[in-house]
Amino acid sequence: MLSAKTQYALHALTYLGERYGQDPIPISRIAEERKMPYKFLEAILLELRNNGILGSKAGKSGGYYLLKKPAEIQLVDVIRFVDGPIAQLPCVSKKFYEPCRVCPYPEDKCHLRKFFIQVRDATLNVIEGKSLQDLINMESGFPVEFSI
Amino acid sequence: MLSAKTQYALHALTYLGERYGQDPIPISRIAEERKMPYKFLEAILLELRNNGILGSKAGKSGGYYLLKKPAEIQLVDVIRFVDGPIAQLPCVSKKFYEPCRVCPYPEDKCHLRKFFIQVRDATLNVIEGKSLQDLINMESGFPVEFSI
DNA sequence: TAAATTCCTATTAATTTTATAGGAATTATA
DNA sequence: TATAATTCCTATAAAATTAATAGGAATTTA
Repeated sequence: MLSAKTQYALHALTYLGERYGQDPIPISRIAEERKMPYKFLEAILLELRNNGILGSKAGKSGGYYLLKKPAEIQLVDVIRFVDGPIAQLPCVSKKFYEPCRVCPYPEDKCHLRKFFIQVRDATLNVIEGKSLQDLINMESGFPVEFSI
Repeated sequence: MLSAKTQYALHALTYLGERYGQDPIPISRIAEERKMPYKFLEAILLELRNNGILGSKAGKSGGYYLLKKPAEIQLVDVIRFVDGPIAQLPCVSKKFYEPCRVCPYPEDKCHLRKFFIQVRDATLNVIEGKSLQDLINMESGFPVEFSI
């Protein structure tokens, strides 16, 4: 399951994406309108900023904003950054690979590994290539439009 | 990511599946051969037994065994039982549905919900219909054979 | 009756997740 | 230039979940 943190991040990014091009938006506004704990959201947005996903402006009338158009922000990047691996097993992760701590097999003989490679690929097939704009478009119930 | 518990469960079931039809196999043997903490494995197998996935025999020369043929044990059932929901969001789960605790939207308007329904379905397409026997067959690198 | 096992409940330890606190730095504008 | 509104940053705490252990009762075989 996605962590609350990841859900907050995605909701906040959607909020900013729907207002792309406007003045910077303060944390307080997002936190109030989307019912998130202020300080937790602050930490999340700061991380996203320090990772190059968001821009910010300090001081009065400051706030956060998207550095790129919503159509250019890949959901898979956001999810990986906030939540970590897409895969179900470390040994099968493309971006966070490590050997499974509890696996009794040599990696290339492991039945679980082969199985969860398939699961990972199915998941990636849905997620990869989808942008924040795609997510925003989904909200209204329109047919999904892809960003590429 | 799958919990260590789930990985242990799947490895243990595979161990039993590969020995289907033999005498009951004691926890100690599985724990040693598959490098799992004895007491943790004991708790896991007990749960699986109490949920009708495993049978057991107490006392000397007792142990655990599969109640059904490996081809009749659905992986999706095991995973759900040990690990919980397949879905990434509670509001999208088929078997463990609940409203998302942190969601600011009415459910039918939520962009995340629509997106993660697609992810869930892609995952289920791979997992559903796969049996323990399919998992066992994967180990050797043979082409996957489906149980139905 | 002894040995080997499961059965069961309780407890502890470790890790991860979800926050909160508090103040420094920055910026707009009155 | 003072004030208010904001981000920036580090540290800490609280809560929840996961991983594991303890210990003894009950069962079964031989």
